[in-house]
Amino acid sequence: MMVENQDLGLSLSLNFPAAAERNPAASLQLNLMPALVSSSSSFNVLHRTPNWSDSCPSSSDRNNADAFRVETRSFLKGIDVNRIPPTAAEAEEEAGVSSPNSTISSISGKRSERDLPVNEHDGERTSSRGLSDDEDGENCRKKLRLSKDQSAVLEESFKEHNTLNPKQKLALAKRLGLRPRQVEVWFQNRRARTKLKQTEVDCEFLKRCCENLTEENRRLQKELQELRALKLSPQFYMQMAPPTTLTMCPSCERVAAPPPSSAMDKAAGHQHNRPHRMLPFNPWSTPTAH
DNA sequence: ACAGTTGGGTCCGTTACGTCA
DNA sequence: TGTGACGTAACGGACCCAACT
Repeated sequence: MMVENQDLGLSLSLNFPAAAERNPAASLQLNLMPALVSSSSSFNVLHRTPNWSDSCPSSSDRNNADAFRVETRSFLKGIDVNRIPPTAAEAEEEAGVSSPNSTISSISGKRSERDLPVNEHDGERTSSRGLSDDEDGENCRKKLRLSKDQSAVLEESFKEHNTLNPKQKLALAKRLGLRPRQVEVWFQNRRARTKLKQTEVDCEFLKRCCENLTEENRRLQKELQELRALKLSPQFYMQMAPPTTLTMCPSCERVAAPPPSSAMDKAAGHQHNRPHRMLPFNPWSTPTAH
């Protein structure tokens, strides 16, 4: 079980989606990530990941991007029915990138990208509305299958970081011959898929926890019955050594702290609403035979 | 300093399309 | 050939946050 989680590099999150979304502190996180998994490569999609290296990608990011460019240039030649040839306007835009909040951001933003009318001066927007579907004047969306190569590049990119800043979105889009919006959507959907998988893993994990707890409960009940039987057996009861550290509260049937020794405790007597000192119990471990 | 506005980002639920058995 | 299931690209809306007024 843990092996699965480790293999997947997952962090287990038990949370209530709405609450966690608004208040990450409200979610219970069991971090099952192996230590070697870096935060940038983790799939912790249940928490909002801040835009990594927002306006200023690290040199390693740039190196990665360059590596990508070299790596992908060759096989992208054969791409794709979905491909739009990069326009001069796009090239200009990319050259003009200065910060996420600059022109690029507004261009890559969903509304500006989707909703603004096609503009002769704006290459991005010109190419952003569908590839051929809008040319015929229809508004119906045509779903375009990404090629294997495109998916592979996107996948690689996602492995490095599951969110994109505008700069990288544009670069990736240009490299793949896609619209930035398409890249953005792909990352959104990819995060959703990752989260879904994580949820399935969580469910499985919780199921097993529940089974373990049920088993443990059954075992404790049985043990309790045995203890009761022993208590009712007089000769054994007489031979029994007095309890050393733990006693059983006869009324609430819980393992309680030893009898009070101080005068104050004696005066207070046994209180049922006081927390009992319970035996240490690890619900995640499999039940062991005694 | 603080409240309101704005723009951009993400997530979520849903729809619609492409593929395959 | 038709069809239902499934995967996933694409969409709209809600919400959050930072920058700006």
